[in-house]
Amino acid sequence: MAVDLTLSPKQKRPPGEPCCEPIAYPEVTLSEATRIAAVAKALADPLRVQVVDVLRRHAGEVCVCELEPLFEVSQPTLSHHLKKLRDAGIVGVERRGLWSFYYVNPEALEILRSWLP
Amino acid sequence: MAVDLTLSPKQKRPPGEPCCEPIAYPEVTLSEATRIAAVAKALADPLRVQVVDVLRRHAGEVCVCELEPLFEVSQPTLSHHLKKLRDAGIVGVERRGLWSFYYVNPEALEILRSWLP
DNA sequence: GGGCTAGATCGACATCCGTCGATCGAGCTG
DNA sequence: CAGCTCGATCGACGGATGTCGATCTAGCCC
Repeated sequence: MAVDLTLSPKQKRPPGEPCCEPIAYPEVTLSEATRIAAVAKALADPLRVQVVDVLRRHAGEVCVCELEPLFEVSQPTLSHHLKKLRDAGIVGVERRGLWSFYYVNPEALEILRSWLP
Repeated sequence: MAVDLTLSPKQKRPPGEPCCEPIAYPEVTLSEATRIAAVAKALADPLRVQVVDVLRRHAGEVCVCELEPLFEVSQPTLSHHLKKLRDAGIVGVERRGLWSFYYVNPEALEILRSWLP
């Protein structure tokens, strides 16, 4: 690659009318957009949406053993989804004895919500 | 598999205290969650978030030729992302002559926003 | 019609994702 | 300590995703 060094301008306009109005730039920076996309990605699965819905409703904390019977997936699969939500900062976990209790981290959802219209 | 036919109950409780409060159910149906997740999935990429940001800011319509110089991806890649947004119903398109003008479909984003806290 | 332009589609490739069974580790109970 | 339970991790598999170059199609202009 790197052969055509004349580097023809990107917004070449045909002789007639210009195609559009003056250029608009995104107001979100790339790093902001990356963070927003990461939160959205964590919500890009129906099961995870429902898990967050349960946790959010149940203001306190919810045990994994309570989540398991709600969804028809294997225990490793549910654990995998919970990890996705954890890694995105959407939920937190607290271990008490044998049980893990999950809760929603509202700040993470706020990142997405505050960007939406 | 299918050996232990006694089928031990799912919420077997150890003799001590129960692990958690009464069971909480999700309030979103599976189909609602699927729709929410589809919208979130379409926003699960920084480039798409920035594209939507530009379109939303520019109240009217934005020509693809105006989007292209804003992002350092090839034209087919940008077109691919626009298709993702189209398929999710987040943006619409209107062709005028050679140019395609894209605009945001606020209703789709509302599906996600109205579910968030 | 011939040549050009904008943008959508195709094909290929590497990577990531959702799912499961199997296994592991921490912690309780007897 | 021995045995059990909860939940996380591992390994494997098929399918989806992001990216690009190449190609195709629709529409403009001479």
